[in-house]
Amino acid sequence: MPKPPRRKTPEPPPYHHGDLRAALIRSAGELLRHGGPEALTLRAVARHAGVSQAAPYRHFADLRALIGAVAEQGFQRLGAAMMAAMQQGDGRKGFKELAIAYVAFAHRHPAEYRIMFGPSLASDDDLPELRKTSREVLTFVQRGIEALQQARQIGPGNSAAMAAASWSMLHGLVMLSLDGQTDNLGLSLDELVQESTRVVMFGLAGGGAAPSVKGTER
Amino acid sequence: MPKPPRRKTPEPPPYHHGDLRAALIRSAGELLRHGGPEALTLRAVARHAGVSQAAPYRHFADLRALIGAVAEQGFQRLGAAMMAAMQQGDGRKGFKELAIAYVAFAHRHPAEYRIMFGPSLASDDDLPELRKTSREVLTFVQRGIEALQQARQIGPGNSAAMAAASWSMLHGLVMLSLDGQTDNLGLSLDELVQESTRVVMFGLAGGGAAPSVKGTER
DNA sequence: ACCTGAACACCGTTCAAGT
DNA sequence: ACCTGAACACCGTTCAAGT
Repeated sequence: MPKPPRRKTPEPPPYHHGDLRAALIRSAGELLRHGGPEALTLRAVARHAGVSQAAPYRHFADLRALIGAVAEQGFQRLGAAMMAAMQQGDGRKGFKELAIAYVAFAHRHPAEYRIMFGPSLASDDDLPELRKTSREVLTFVQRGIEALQQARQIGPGNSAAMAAASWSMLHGLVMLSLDGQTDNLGLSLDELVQESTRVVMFGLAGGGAAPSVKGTER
Repeated sequence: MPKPPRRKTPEPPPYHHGDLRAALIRSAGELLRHGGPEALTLRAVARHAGVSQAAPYRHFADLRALIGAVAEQGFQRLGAAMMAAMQQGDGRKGFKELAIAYVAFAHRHPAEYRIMFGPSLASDDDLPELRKTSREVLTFVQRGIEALQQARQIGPGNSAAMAAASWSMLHGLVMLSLDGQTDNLGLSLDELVQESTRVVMFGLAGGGAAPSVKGTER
């Protein structure tokens, strides 16, 4: 096989093998898609990529680090989908599209979504990249809130608290529907998304987030 | 050791061993509490209960069935906590207490809560008991909604859809907070619960769930 | 600088065999 | 009727050794 012309590349060049790290992440994604979260094992990923079981340890400290990389990619894609959706309209319309896009992403990539919020990554203090990327999701929601505030479609108030409530609604709806907990209710997923979005937007409009709150006896 | 006096018992008598099934569920709960969801393995449970690794298979078809039994117990306890909370007040007060109790339960038993909604039980079509018990959670929320409607604190509307939205909010908030996604926001969990409950109650009051909805282009 | 082979300590699950 | 011991096919992870 002919060697490719080797020009001086400014980017860090691929590994001798041909960027095994990226190949492993790709393999992980495929296993996830076809076999769900349980199928994502380090040995299976190595097999799928055609390397020995020990090879991944050159690129990832352990299984959790690989899962973290997959999740990070997922958060990036989710963020991109949210951003694109928000740009489809102003204020209320943008917020609604954001919600629809969020739920659609999760239902299009259920295993990936589960990994992103799975117990193995529950405390990601040791994966700062992932933590930063996942935090951007909240930022996107917060932007949607602030757009609503600027359009005077909801009142002023703590936009971070409002964003947390909105994200909770979306994440909860996604999880419960993926778990089948909303089946047999006589309601389609679309209807549930609409109702949830309606509740959140009306709820945000009424009152206003209290900046300081008396503790609810825990 | 003296044999206990063996009187005729009307209930189905414990197993020869002394109700290993219950002992296994108890052991599973303890492993969960001390080691999290990852620690819940069939072999570890057997060891903890002092039986051979194969013994659990006399009582559970597989690991999933044991997890299902643990989850079922969790849903029962959660349901009881929700019911008790609702009785602490009418309408709005009851609903608020319900929300507080829900989040408190999850944060008091984080590993158990995760198991209840974990991927291994995601489709529980084959565990009808669990499915029924978990469905009761939605029913409790729905009762809270209907109490609000009867007290005219929210308008009429599809109470199932409203319950699904409320549960989504609670479940989402629990999951995100357990995952640490609401840390460093300058907001305590109590504040987030208050804000979320406020949003939901205001949101339910405004408008009304449409019984039939045009599809949101999926 | 990157990868392999072999090993260790774990899993879930099955099955003959024990009492 | 209930439990054990041994086995099989998997795991994650480590480490000397190869190129």
